[in-house]
Amino acid sequence: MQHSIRQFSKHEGESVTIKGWISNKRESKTNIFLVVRDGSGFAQAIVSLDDVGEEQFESAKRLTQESSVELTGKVIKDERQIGGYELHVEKLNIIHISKDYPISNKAHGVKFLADNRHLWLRSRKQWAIMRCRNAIIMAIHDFFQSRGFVQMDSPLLTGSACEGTTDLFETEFFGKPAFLSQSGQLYAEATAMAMGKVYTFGPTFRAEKSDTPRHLAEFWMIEPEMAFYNNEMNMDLIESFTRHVVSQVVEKCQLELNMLGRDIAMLEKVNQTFPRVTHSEAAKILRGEVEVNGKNAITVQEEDLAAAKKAIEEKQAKIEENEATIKGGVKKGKRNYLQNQIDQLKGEIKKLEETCRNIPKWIESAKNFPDGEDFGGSDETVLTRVFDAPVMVYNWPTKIKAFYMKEVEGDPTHVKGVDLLAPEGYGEIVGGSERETDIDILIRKIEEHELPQEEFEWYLDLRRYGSVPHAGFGLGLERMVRWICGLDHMRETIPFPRRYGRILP
RNA sequence: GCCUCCAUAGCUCAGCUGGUUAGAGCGGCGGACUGUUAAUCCGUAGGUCCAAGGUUCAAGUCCUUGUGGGGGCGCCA
Repeated sequence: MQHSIRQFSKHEGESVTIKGWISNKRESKTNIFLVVRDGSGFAQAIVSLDDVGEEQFESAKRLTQESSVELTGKVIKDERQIGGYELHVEKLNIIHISKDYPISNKAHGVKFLADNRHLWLRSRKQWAIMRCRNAIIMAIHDFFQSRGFVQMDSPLLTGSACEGTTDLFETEFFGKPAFLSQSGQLYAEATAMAMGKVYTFGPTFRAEKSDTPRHLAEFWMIEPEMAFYNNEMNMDLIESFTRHVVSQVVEKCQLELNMLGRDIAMLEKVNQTFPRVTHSEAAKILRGEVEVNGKNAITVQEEDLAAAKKAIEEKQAKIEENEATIKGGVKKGKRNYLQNQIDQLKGEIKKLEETCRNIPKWIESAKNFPDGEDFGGSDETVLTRVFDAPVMVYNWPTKIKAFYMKEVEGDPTHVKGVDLLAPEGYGEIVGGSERETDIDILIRKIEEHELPQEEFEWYLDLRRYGSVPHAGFGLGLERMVRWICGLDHMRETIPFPRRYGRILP
């Protein structure tokens, strides 16, 4: 019977058979250590000459990285191993010998890895990310399903730009122009009026030429929409939703988060009330006019800059020290070791120098942030650095938000929108609002945004027939994955990223 | 679209103010080693230094243009 590595803990001492691939191999005269992966996990398997005999031992020597095998052996507890168990092989059957697998266990550049994405997914880090992504997806469904939400899919092909703001991918629908959907939001409002509480879960397409760590051209968005909800209820839901998803991943993906080196203590900070600030309060915090928990946004950046400069000096000193040691004359092995350390330090310095070039620009942008404008990418980073927990920014300037957002009572210059900004500089992961219910205001807004009203007649019908207060939000799945996994870039958050300049593989 | 950094072996990178025959690690191959954790050690093969033009006695190194890439910003979510 075939078993999975994930289930090893339930089969301690038993003989099991697994099928998988070799992710690494170490050899000595009488033992061969294989790191095997079967999709469910990674485990070390030991092929010992005494256990398998000469013939099988020799064939095990032929195994290369990513060769496929069937292994039968005993599950033994060993605290030193990744999953806590290892396999003492009794029988080995080679399925296929891999030749010249391109991805080694050493560092690679992002271009090379992206070109080899179809193979890169086999690597430990990518495996761990995809497991977390899966857990996040499950937690999202679980959260909504257990609260009576109905999943209602929105169309992927649309006849016009839903919100009229973004660049869309154009395609063709039986001879007529059509677009790939940039949002399911308006359709979710319609289905919420039918089902009460709904959520969409589907792909979304944006044709902007955005080349940043926060953007993909194709990504997955979750858009809950609730009838009889105002923005306060919306914010409460966003908070408990985020807490639920993060907690589920922390609980179910300990091994994976560990492999990613994620600081779980940072994630557990979702177990506190999320700070809520208005857009204009956030602007003051950003400019350093108001402090949060004794932290000044500008000062924090200046400290980061000073720390980076200091780190460069320390690494520089270490390089000089190594160079002096080498010059003094050492054995070859030692010399290479020191030289490699120098090369690594040089790489780290390059990254730090980039940081030193960027932070002053960020500080400049934050200090001069004008009231009533949208935050830039760096502004979000600077702002969230002063908070531990995710922050909700609400009551946004009307002119920078979509036409359907409800105006704040008595203040038409602001709307009841809310963005959730993740901590540690990961930026916006959720954007939501209470929707406008008054048909006259909505028609006026459609005109102001120069949108074709005839295309929105069906949407206006939602206000003609039993218009009710309602609210909802949109979550970018990959942004959530990026934050929870602690990744530098969104390109690692989805199996096959589609972004500006990348359609293969 | 703008700013900035970069392009050297299959991969990751050194190569200073131009100067004989361009280096290391990983990976490959051969060998050593009784449990290794990106194992280690010894040996070995592997290069049109992104392209085109220019400066110079001499260019991987300097200049111009192009192409490709990283980081930041913008657009945007």
